[in-house]
Amino acid sequence: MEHKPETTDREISMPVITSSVDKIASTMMEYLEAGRLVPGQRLIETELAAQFGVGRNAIREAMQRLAARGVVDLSRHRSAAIRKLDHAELHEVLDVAGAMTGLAASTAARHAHSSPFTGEMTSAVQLLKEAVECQDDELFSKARRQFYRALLLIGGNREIQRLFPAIGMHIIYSQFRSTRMQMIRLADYGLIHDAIYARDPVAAEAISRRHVENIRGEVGRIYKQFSAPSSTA
Amino acid sequence: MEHKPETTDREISMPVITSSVDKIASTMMEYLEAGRLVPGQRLIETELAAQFGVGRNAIREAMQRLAARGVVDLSRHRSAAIRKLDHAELHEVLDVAGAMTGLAASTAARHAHSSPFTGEMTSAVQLLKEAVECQDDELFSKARRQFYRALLLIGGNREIQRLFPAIGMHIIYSQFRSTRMQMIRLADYGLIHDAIYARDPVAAEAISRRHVENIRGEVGRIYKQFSAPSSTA
DNA sequence: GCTACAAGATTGTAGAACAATATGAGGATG
DNA sequence: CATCCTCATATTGTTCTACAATCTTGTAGC
Repeated sequence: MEHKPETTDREISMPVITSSVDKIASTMMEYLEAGRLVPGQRLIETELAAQFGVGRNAIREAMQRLAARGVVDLSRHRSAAIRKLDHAELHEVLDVAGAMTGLAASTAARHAHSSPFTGEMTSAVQLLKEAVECQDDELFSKARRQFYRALLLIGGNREIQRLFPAIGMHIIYSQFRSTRMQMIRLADYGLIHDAIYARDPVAAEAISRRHVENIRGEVGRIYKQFSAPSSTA
Repeated sequence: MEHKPETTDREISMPVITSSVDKIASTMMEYLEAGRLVPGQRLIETELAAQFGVGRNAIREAMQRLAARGVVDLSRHRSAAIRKLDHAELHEVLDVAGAMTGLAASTAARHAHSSPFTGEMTSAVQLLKEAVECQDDELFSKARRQFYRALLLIGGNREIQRLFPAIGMHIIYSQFRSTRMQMIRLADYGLIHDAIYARDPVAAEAISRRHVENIRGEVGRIYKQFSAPSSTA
């Protein structure tokens, strides 16, 4: 409990030097989250290079990274494209997300007693609540990210930290946004938070898996609305 | 139900055109498996470029991919290095492997009834047995890869197919080889195979998780042998 | 409307060039 | 002898150019 000014990378001026590839990749992720990139959209290397003011090299390296994160699809001699999930793949991603989120939560519950990041999760839940009250979508997104960051940090498992962001949830997040979804998250994250604070790995895992199923239900509902009458072979 | 001649990519002569990056990445994976690359080893871009007869570009893209697969570590202005797992991270990887292998196996069990790839798994188990009898390590590796390929194909979950190879097991495989390990695999893979054929997802998951724990036990045993007397803080 | 072909756009790849940074060798100092 | 500092060197970070390979699209002809 030292009184450092919160080393949580909370807006340090600008001493953080990042490579071009880092900047490109994270900016693209932001664009996706902001809806500025949509699934299926093609990404022309020269365009991006000009846009970011970097060489085509850097763009190509960034694409490799984004592909690993499940954000873009690469195929030879074709432009990279923002990944698009068909109905089946949507559920496949959610299957993986259920297992991994469950693992992350149970791991966090087992390590909550000795982690300096539990406060981070509490404040994330608090922010989430405020965001819903103020209907501030951007704040909500930020709080959601903070929640997951805290979840992974508390667990401390570096392999989960590495692989969790590679699950194709980014695409789902970007494609299915609704008030109901926010309400589901608000409620579920609160429960997950409590289970972790209670240091109950079994409950934490169960609630996390149920949360993903709740998301699945809501996604399915939205999906039907949009592609209901057309014959979905 | 057409009678195509098994599109299972079973050794088509060589019409498969792959990009430089593909070739580099898969060759590096082979080198790792063969012990020609060892954890901690540094990889100089210009050297590799000369070795592979390609530009530095291609090497850098390949490194990004290998980093995503958990095979190399990248850090700014330092050579890429084959990933090295400390004791804690070893267990962290195994935790993830347990969950994901369990998911993969239960998924496969649920889809075994309609998959054209079940024979692939049976033959992998058969090959495994032969490899142990003949003490042919290379054949064993090949059979192991075939087993996992079949496991993922039967399940059909593309997200698992994408993420499973990104788990840091490659490093563990390369670092801990023993006859006991092979015996564990031979026995466990047989059981997993049977559970999948019995279309029993629960059993398949349980056995898969137990298998990973068996690996953990054996790895721990080997680990101790090598770093027993030194004070492992 | 459809096919075939040609033109254009885009990616795949190598290489040169230089800046930024890490590494290690050697020397100075205590 | 140990430690710290400095500097030369190796290596990566990055952009640019160039051209081949391939996909895509538009157009002409049927």
